[in-house]
Amino acid sequence: MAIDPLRHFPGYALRRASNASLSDLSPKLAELDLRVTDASVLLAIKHNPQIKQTEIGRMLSIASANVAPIVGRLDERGLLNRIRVDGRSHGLELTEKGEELAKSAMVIVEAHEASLIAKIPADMRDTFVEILNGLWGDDH
Amino acid sequence: MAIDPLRHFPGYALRRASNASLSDLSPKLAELDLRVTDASVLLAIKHNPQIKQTEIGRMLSIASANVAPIVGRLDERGLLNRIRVDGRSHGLELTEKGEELAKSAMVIVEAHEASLIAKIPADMRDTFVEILNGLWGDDH
DNA sequence: CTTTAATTGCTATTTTAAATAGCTTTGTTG
DNA sequence: CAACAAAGCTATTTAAAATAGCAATTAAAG
Repeated sequence: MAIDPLRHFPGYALRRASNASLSDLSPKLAELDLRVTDASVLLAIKHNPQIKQTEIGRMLSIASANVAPIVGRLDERGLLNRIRVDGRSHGLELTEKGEELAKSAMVIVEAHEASLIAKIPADMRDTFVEILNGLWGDDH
Repeated sequence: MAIDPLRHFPGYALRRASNASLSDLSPKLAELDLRVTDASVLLAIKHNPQIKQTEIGRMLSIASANVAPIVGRLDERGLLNRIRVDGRSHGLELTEKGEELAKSAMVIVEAHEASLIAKIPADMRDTFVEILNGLWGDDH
């Protein structure tokens, strides 16, 4: 096989691993008619009732212009309620239907993550995730 | 700050770290008028003269339909030559200009990777990359 | 108190990566 | 030689992000 000159670089390996992980997860969530980003927003709301769209964007590093259509789609499907906080912002919370879908999504995500975790040496798992989390942004 | 319910999952952390890394690298390579994927193809050719497009696709997990326009763009810029191997395939190799651009790209990539590596505990660096490389595909 | 600035949410568009469907030409093999 | 696989390609679509810009509301500063 040909030589991959970038293979020993963490950033490159990161991208390859992330892509592989996504293309495994994506079709599974599609069974619930959820995109990967939709699911992360759904779960963000589940765990943070009354969260505002701006906060979702900040937390997930999604520009607010891109949060709008995602939340809009979830709203159209009756998965969440927007509760007016003041003139310009709403607190979001899941409906019953949203809670159920979030639960199903979480089952899928957990199964996916479990199969990833299985590939990491047991004594390295926590460290590995900590390193990963140390790599994105100095904002946390 | 709000609670990110996915933070402890490796797959999720992977995506966040990969995205952060990409949005750091991407504008740097744009200074050479290269997209991230273009650069990885350019470097693949540099290190594997006479490589065929199919092999590039296999190596980088890019569908051949998506390799075509990338190589086409590099060709248009005079960065590579297609050397006919048989009726249906060409071996690719960089021109002088391509070699120079590849060298510049490599400088950028290495600087980018160095700043990533700096965030990984020194004694974990090799292990970290090995684990990452173990996560994508059982095809290597 | 009023002008200014920042916040929130939004529309519309564009870029990039990747996926999908389908095609032609050329080799290879039974 | 017929059937199939390999190689390269076009065109289209989906998804995530980025970008530009706007309207309404609230907060801050003079």
